[in-house]
Amino acid sequence: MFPKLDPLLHSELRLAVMSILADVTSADFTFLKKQTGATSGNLSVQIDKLAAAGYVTVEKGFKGKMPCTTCTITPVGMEAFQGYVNALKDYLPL
Amino acid sequence: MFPKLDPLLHSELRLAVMSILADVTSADFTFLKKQTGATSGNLSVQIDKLAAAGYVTVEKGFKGKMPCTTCTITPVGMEAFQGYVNALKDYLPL
DNA sequence: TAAACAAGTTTACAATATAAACCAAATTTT
DNA sequence: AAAATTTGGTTTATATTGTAAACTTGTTTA
Repeated sequence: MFPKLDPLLHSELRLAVMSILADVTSADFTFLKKQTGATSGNLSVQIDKLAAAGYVTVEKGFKGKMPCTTCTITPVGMEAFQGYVNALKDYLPL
Repeated sequence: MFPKLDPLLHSELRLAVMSILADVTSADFTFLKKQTGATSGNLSVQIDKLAAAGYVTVEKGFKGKMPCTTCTITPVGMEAFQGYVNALKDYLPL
């Protein structure tokens, strides 16, 4: 009836991040920060969690001389996101 | 871009409860418990929160000799639920 | 070169979700 | 009719989260 919602995705900020990445595949930290309006700290923590779950990969490099962290959604992450969306449908009148 | 999600509704159990009530308007505790699969304790707490927010009203009566707690969604609750559903649409590819 | 800014990370705290323990009354079993 | 079990919850305790504030490292600007 009400399927369990993946707790990793059932979080406003993580869901926003995954929603962006499901769309564009890859985005860097500052882009995600701007789009979500999150604080750096919060974003950093939530990305770590997504990375720990294997939902995204994180690559640290430089854009010019500035550090630049790029996040990319993984196939596992994609699947999890789609699973979450499907599960939600049982909760909502869509 | 990503609207704030009502934290009261962004909770698996509360959302399930509201989803049921949005559908049937009124339901008693045991029905909600069966449908959601929640423990009594958890359900009790979450209903209290929804009631405190004015999203549901709670009426305690008896069905025969047994106590029976009935929850009813309020217009405010209905609106909040619909608002949440709409907000979510910006997070999901639907 | 000092001040301000960029890009994050770490840490600390407050709020949440959840289950476990508990309670009172009704029902069933022995 | 006592004892045990079930029903219908509530309260309390704990573990997890989400979030912001403070900090770090390096860069640009005045």
